[in-house]
Amino acid sequence: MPELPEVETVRRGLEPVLSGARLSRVRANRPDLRFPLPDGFVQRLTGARILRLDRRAKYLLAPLDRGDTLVMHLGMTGRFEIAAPSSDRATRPGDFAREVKPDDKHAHVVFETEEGATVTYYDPRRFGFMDLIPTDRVDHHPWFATMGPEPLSDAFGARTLVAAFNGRKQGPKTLLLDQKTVAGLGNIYVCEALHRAHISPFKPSGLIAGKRLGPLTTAIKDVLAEAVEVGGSSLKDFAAADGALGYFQHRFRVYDREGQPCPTPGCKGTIAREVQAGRSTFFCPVCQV
DNA sequence: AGAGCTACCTGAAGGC
DNA sequence: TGCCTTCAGGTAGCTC
Repeated sequence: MPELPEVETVRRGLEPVLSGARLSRVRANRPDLRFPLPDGFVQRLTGARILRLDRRAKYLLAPLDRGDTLVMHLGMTGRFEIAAPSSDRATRPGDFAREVKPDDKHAHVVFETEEGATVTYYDPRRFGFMDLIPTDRVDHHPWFATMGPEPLSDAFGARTLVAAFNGRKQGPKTLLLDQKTVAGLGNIYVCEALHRAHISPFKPSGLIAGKRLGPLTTAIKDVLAEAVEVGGSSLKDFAAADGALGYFQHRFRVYDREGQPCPTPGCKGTIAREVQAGRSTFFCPVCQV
């Protein structure tokens, strides 16, 4: 499910209840998610204080006062729900409320804090994963060591793409999905960014003129920032930790819009869908060249 | 090294 | 109603 904007939305929802909180009780209702939970998962977490809640790409990072960092990835269908003693949820406008079906079957990990909040991790498809990594080793862990820059940071710029695309035959769709190029993009936002930049997902990346990579960089930053601002995209499983739905799906220009007119002003094209590298690519064959 | 494919696992949705 | 097929936002690991 979640790409960078959705994970950032989850982070912002969880931060008030987890940052600075001490874990009084942790339950793992099964020994594995996508991967086995690490040895002593429950014991190493119980009693620990969460110093902060950070995000790197699509990962949530919770450094603990005991030297480990709890690393969490939501996979495709991972979701957190907060049951807090305070009235945070009740203060949400009614039209944001999400009908949550009872889903004990997929409640895999439950965190309870000394402050009285319960945070439950649900993941029907179980593509998500959690691990405990010594905090001073996180940057060297295989998940992070080769990861590209954060797309919304100054570390990501046109020169990032110039270097990544140089001489490559694969289309930009494929290279932008590769977390080593830039970290945090997924299928939806790559499709959207390429459409905004009017670049074909299939054009050999090495043949894309360098002067077009500045606008592509801008398109990536813009689409992500706009999505973060409205709480991500709610498709099927995604809702913020407080149950609020994201709204960016209403702003999709190409994703899941096969057969609809291209929204580019003056373009008479029709949005098409093709499978590329095993994933659905949505694009306008007319204005994306 | 780079490119392309599959696997992981489950649920939802559509066709018949 | 029910069975079957197809598809899904991510990542890792295999082969050529």
